[in-house]
Amino acid sequence: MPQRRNGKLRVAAILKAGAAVIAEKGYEAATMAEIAARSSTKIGSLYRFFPNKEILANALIAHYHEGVHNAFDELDSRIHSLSISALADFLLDLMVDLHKGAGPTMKRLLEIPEVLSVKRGEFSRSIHRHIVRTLTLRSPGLTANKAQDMAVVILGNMKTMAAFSDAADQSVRPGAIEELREMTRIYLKSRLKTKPV
Amino acid sequence: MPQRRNGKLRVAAILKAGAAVIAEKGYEAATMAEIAARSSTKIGSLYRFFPNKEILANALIAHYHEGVHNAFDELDSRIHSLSISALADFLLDLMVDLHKGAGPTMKRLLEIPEVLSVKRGEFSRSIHRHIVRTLTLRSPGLTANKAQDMAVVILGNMKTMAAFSDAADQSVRPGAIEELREMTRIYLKSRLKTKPV
Amino acid sequence: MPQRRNGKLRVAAILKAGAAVIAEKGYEAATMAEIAARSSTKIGSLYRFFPNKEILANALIAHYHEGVHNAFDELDSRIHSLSISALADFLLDLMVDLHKGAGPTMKRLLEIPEVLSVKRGEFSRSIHRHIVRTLTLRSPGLTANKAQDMAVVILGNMKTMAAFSDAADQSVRPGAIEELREMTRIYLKSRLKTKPV
Amino acid sequence: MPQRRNGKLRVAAILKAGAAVIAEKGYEAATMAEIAARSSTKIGSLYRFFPNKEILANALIAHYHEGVHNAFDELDSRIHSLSISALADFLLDLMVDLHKGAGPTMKRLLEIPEVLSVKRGEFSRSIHRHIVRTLTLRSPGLTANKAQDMAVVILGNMKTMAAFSDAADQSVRPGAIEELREMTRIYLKSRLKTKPV
DNA sequence: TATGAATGAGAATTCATTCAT
DNA sequence: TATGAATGAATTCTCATTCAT
Repeated sequence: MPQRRNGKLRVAAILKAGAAVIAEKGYEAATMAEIAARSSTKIGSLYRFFPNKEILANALIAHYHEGVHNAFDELDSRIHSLSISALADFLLDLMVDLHKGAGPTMKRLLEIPEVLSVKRGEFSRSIHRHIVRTLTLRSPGLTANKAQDMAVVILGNMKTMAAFSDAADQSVRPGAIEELREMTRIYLKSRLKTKPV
Repeated sequence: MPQRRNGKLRVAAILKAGAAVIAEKGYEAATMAEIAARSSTKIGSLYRFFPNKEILANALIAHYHEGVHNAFDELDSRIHSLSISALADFLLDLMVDLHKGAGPTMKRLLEIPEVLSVKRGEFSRSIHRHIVRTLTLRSPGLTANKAQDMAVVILGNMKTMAAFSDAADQSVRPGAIEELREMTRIYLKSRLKTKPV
Repeated sequence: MPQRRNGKLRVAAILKAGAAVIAEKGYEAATMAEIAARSSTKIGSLYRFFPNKEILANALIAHYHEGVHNAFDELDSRIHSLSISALADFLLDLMVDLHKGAGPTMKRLLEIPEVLSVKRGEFSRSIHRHIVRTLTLRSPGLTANKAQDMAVVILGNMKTMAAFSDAADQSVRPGAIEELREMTRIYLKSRLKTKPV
Repeated sequence: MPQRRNGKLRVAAILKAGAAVIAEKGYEAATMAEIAARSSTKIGSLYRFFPNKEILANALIAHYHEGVHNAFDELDSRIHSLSISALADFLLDLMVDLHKGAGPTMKRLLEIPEVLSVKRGEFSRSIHRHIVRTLTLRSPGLTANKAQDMAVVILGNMKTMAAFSDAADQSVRPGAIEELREMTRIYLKSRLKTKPV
């Protein structure tokens, strides 16, 4: 909505602050006042750009959504040149990369009871669809059902990886991350027989 | 704390209502007033037994904690008679069973920002420790580090399974659950060579 | 009201605990529950002896009242053998002694807005009457009005001394206490010409 | 904090109402709701300017603090032209004047258990420091210790005078006030020999 | 009689959102 | 347009007091 350079910077600052506050306290506990303060925005102005808290959350989700989209597009463009192991790694790393920029914000956002907003559930579904497409691209022989089911499991692994990336959870040692990668590789290998040409 | 029959019934009712409300709305959005109403308890009485919301949450966690303890004790007592596949299934089922009794309450509880209460983090750590013990019992040859890392991954799978059990998430079809089981079996087999006699 | 030894001990314990809690937190902030706990009394029993908080406060006041009565009775019996300085000292010490047993409880009790209980104001008035009587005994020539006014001032000094006795207020060095004594002596000397025979 | 005229008026009204309510009922018994009502402020607005009850109390204290500061500055500027009697009167009147504007609010405020807020103790200490400075200005020959001790006693008298000013305490007749003045004069004369030139 | 439990009116405080200047 | 102020429903938590067993 903002058209001048100033407005765009403001929106970016608000989004960043919103992500930070929600990451720290969760959606419920995050207050519009704090988001305003952290982005050096006056509360009145914040509401000019984001008429309510949910719209702000949705904007955040859309923002990550876009990042995920782009990452999958890139993945799909290179799908035939990747080994299965590399594919597994790419998927898990995608989540880690997302977290580097987003912190645990997305995770918090995904925790909000579905009731609050249909939009949120769509995020998981969207990633799921992407995985299905990627798997099918890679192994055209997969049945639709099989691809769906596998995608659910892979999405689960991606979320687990995301959880590992939480700085707060320092109990997770590098070895565990490697084990998760390895499990995903083994799993994919057992399911995707066809090799890229 | 309750000493008379009446008080014990009350506490049980509160715990049950608390689990239900938190499951539905999440910890933050759950209100003490609603928990009181659903357990036909006056707000003052609720606070007599649970001086604040966090203590109630902790009591709930402790409650599940106990269930987990018992389940693992049973598992360990039968560990040498189980195949690796059966072990994998047991672990994932454990989470599903827990959810049958607990609903998604525990998941919601685990979503609360760590900062709010050390207790919560302990829950995950406790399950982790149990898995490590179980793995080591089953394959005494495992190094401590390896067992730790594996346990983290298995815990991740258990949480994923728990997420699947959420009634809300109806997108998860039986096939996906079976895939998750299978991935866990494959993974464990690749790691635990030794077979039970 | 208690007739058996047990009951008397209980009442004494409650009174002691009540004095302590009120001293620490003030009348408003003192809770019956804490008073019960500190005196190892069950809340139900506490209310058996003291049907409400105000009655407990009044009992405390009456208790100190009695101490003051006795102290003045002793003072009056020796009034003719005391120098003016000794009289001044006796009055101020009386307050300190009271504080040794009572801590700042009485002070807190006297702080309660008059509205809450007429009883409280009576305490000050009672001491005031005692001082008037003592002064008149010592100097029969004093007019009633003069004695009344002087007593008010002396009572003020006694209260100041009581404030000094508060352990919390450690900023009050011995020198200040001596100054207060001296001021009171000088004042009394300037007012009570007649010497005891 | 208020920046617009409207906000400043509001804050002033809140402070006034707060002083009145606290004066009437004491700090503990004063409710934010009543303060809001009396200042025709909605509770949310009250909390916008004073995030909690203690901050409001502190603001009140700071307000009186300032009045005391100014009064002492004026006193000190005239110190060499005042007789000892006039000095004594000035100090006691200062308290009465303060009470005219403040009602017994300050007294109530000073009654709050020290623990609740360090700020409160500072008020007494600040007046004490002022008195020390004034005494030393008047009689440069006083040792630091002597001045400190005398100031404590004078502060006690000032507080007593403040107590007399309480409308509630109607038992205090004019004669008593005069006695208190006289005692203070006699005391100061006995301590401050040097006369102003 | 002793005592654990029940009660519920209030109190403090929060926050998303709207408005007036 | 920018922003400080207003709003008020909702929430957590407290406590004196009463009862039932």
